[in-house]
Amino acid sequence: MWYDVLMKKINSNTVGSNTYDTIKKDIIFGDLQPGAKLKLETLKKRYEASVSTLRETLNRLASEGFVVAAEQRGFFVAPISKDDLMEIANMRVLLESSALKASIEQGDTEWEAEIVAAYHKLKMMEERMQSGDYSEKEVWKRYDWEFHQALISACESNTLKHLHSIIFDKYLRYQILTLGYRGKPACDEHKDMMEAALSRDTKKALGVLEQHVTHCLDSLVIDFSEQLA
Amino acid sequence: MWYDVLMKKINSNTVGSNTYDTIKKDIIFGDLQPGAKLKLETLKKRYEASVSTLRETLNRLASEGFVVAAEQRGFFVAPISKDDLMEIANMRVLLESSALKASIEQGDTEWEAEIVAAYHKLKMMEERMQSGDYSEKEVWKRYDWEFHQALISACESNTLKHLHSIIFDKYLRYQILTLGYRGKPACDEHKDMMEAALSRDTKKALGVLEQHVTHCLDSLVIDFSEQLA
DNA sequence: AAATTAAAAAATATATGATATTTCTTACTA
DNA sequence: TAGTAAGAAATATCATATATTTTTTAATTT
Repeated sequence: MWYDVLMKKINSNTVGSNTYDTIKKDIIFGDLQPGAKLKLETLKKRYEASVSTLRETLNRLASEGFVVAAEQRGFFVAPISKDDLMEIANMRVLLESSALKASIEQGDTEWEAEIVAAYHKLKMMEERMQSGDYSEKEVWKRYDWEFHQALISACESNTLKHLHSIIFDKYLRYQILTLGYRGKPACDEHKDMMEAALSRDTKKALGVLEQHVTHCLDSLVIDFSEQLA
Repeated sequence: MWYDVLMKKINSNTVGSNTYDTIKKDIIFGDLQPGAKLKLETLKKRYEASVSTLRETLNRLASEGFVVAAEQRGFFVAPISKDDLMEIANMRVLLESSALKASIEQGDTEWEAEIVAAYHKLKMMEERMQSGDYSEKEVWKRYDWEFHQALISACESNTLKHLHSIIFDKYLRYQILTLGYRGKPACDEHKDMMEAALSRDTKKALGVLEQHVTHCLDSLVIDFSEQLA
């Protein structure tokens, strides 16, 4: 039937991959608190999956560092700390810079178009945020992710893109947890980054990227310290 | 009793972590061929673990990229390819350079001593290899790993060290698969790297490291092409 | 003979219940 | 207050059972 493909896609979403996606999302978006104990029985009810499936999921997430597996003592949501945040930020700069450089060198017109499109969506959302409408924070974050994604999409290393995506998500968790929105500066940086990328100015693009993350990190760290106080 | 600690350690090795270690080792050392189907029933006999435990293990390994999980079709040993090898090599340079730089900046005398010790062991083994004795390839590889490990051990980022260790293992798999030993040049590079690190010559150390990996990559790629021919 | 299709067999994904151990609580004792 | 012993809770592991999916084999059609 005409919707075969669609059905296929829906069916192929196994219970396992669903719980994986959901739990990961819940960790990133703070619905599961940092450090929280992940008791199998509790998760079973919450995510409607069996212990076997849950354990597989938790093992995957532990491998990626969103969950900590304590031998014989079960699973916990990965804790947060200032040190970890800084490590993650540095790692993001390292990976994203490398990917961006490769991307700028190899990107074609299609790549440019993707960036422009992603930037447009992000900009719309950022303008909404600046006018005080914080209602769609999740969508904003998705557009932010898609924009950075687009910038490095012409990088040919899957290894690099994969590691970057994990680190990006970890960084995202800190951003969500501290709720901060940097407003116009961040928006300007996005614009500068796009323009530098499109004009193939690698040096400038990398500079702005580093600045972008560093600035963001600063405000995160401040929020973070306040939270602990 | 005096061996309490030892017992503790043995006991704490759960079935899960054992099968994880063993399967990972078997993949890296080529006892499980690239691309091979990992059938649960077969693995059950080979590793003496239940399906649940095995699936947890395979999910972890899939997360790290040593195994590929094909939805509804089971697990396979990660395939190898020239492209992948090059990606891994580049990633190793990226991560190890960054870690080495940090390490050189922060390492203390203890760190220096570790390097000297690790180098000594590696050198002994390399001399044996050069005189034609290839019998202890595994030990040699462990010493190589420990040496590079020692060099970056003063880097404070756990995130970085963790990612590096995974990439290093993947690179190691290619080295083992192609069986190559580069002899004196590689040995000299190790020496240069140590000396540069001890004299805190970051620039030189990074240069040698990059050269070291690049040279190794070249010989791997050649072997690799021959294998496919 | 090549391509389809149908039926049968194998393997996976998921769930459940059982057991041995380990960890965590709680109440008791010194 | 510290230490500990009994009991409860939770984990790690395994064996089994079922529904789906994939793969293989056999049969049929073009």
